[in-house]
Amino acid sequence: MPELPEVETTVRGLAAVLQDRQLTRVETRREDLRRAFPVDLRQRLTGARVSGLGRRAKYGLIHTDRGDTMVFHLGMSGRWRIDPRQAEAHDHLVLETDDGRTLALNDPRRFGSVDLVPTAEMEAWPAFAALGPEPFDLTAGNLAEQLKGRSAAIKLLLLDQRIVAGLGNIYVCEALFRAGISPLRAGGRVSKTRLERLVPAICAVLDEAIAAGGSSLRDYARPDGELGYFSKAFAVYDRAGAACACGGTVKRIVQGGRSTWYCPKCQR
DNA sequence: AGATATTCCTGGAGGC
DNA sequence: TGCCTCCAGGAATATC
Repeated sequence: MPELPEVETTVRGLAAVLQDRQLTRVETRREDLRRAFPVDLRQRLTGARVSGLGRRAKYGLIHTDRGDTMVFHLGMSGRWRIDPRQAEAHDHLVLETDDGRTLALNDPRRFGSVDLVPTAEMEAWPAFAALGPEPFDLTAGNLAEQLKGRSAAIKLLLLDQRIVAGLGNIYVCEALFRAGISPLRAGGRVSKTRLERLVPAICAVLDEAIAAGGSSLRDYARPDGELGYFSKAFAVYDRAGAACACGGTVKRIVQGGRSTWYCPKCQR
């Protein structure tokens, strides 16, 4: 499922094809994903040149020389296919470049989104204005401030994009494991010492996942079709019953209706 | 206000 | 083998 490392991997793959290229053809195979595409999406993108790419939280950014940024979210099953041999079911948006490359945004579950935002006003765009800091900009002090007085479980708070932006279920589970923090602990009751372990643990797990090309679960593949292999490095995610290095056993619980995996022995 | 539940959607897995 | 149910998950929305 695309979280920050998968989006980062995707954007890097797209940049290799799109940077400085003109979009010569923009085809929409339907008019919406999670919500409607901008009505003038094709008109505003066709003929535009890609001036840069980027990422904010789990959103991918494609900037154009017309002052627009195409903001895409991969939801849970979205991926970009580069130079597909043939059209596939769920290819919802297809871009062609002036040097003959093709990109298809494929998203079976259609939880993703595509928006066009004026680049200059991007920070004020509602979905972005509400986001917390990027994990790499997070400090233990800032996190402590956000968590102060909160009684909700730390696991759920780390999934809240307003507190820190870009984490999903996989990397929250893995980061809490690395920091030795119980996912059940109330956010406001995680000690400063542990927060000072948690922030580097988050960054490390994300860095390692990006270096590995993301995690390949059922839905995720890199734009070039290669599979990320970080999933082989999971310590706890989807590993109920596995032995932990501490001698404990990985346990699966449900929090906020979603699975959490952790080691009750070494995560406190 | 803060916490929790529900909704969107498809495909894969597992049970029988 | 086929049919059924369950489950995965991001983020907006609704409901306590």
